[in-house]
Amino acid sequence: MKLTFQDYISIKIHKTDLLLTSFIKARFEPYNLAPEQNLILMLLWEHDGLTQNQLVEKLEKDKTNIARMASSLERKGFIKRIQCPEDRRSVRLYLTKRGQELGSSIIPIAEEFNEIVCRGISEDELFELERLLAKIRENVQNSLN
Amino acid sequence: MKLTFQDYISIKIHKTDLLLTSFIKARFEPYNLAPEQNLILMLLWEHDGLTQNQLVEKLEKDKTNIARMASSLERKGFIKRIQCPEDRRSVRLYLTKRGQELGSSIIPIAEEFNEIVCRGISEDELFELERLLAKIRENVQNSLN
DNA sequence: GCTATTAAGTTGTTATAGCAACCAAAAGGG
DNA sequence: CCCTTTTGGTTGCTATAACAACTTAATAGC
Repeated sequence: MKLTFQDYISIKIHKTDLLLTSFIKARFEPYNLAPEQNLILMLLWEHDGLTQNQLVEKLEKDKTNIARMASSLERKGFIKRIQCPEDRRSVRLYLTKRGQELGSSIIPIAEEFNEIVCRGISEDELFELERLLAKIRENVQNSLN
Repeated sequence: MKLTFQDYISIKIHKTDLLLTSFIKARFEPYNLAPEQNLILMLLWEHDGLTQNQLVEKLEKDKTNIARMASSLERKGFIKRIQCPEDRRSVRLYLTKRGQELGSSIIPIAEEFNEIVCRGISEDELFELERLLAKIRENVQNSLN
């Protein structure tokens, strides 16, 4: 039995990720909200007025990506970006009324999404899946050194 | 125990995918080869002269992505794109000498990459991981209807 | 207090991904 | 044989991701 690159676990993870992303993207589409930008709103709904840098740390994303997502969220009218008076390098993100209201529509969709994804998968299986993904990340990170 | 969106399995799959992608990207960097473009070359090394449309089917990617990756591979001098005489709509991709030679450097890296990723994971665990990922894809696809 | 370093954001570039609209060639139906 | 439909590719646009280079503001060392 020949193992082609198509069988590589990394390819399967990638394809799964793409499918998940396009699925949630379609669900959010009616609200003019992109999936990753949603993560920023999720954090702002919990705690309004975070700086971009705080979002970089919480979401573990590149600062350039956060900046562009924030800029897009502002263009769409979901947030306002205000320069922080205590540290004028920083920018704080504040929800607009529209941004606040969006939560009541989006959060149920996110929860339903997670429910659909996990359907028919037991707690133990889910833990095992998470454990194996963590093992893979660990393998990669170890070989970076 | 509160479940925040950060705990969603989809987020963990996404982060794992990003880490895998950036890892293999760094490995291929010295050869001026991007990870997804590598998949096209992998198929051409097995069977030179495939059309873009055949690659679309084999890689299950959008035709626009294949077209742009092919165009990039041509700019980099790894392939030539030749209009198919039998069907003048089609474009066949042919490896250049450089493209052919690249295989002997790249294939071992891809195999080592897979070995690193799977390190410390048993056959059974790997199957279980693949099974659960397939289950998730199935869940998503079922709810698309 | 001045200078060197660090930190927060921005801009530019490349790669990936997906959608819509389009063009040209091929295939089908009468 | 002509007209309609389908098919293979391209172009344009948006979103995500990562890296490099840059600006400005804050901080540290002296």
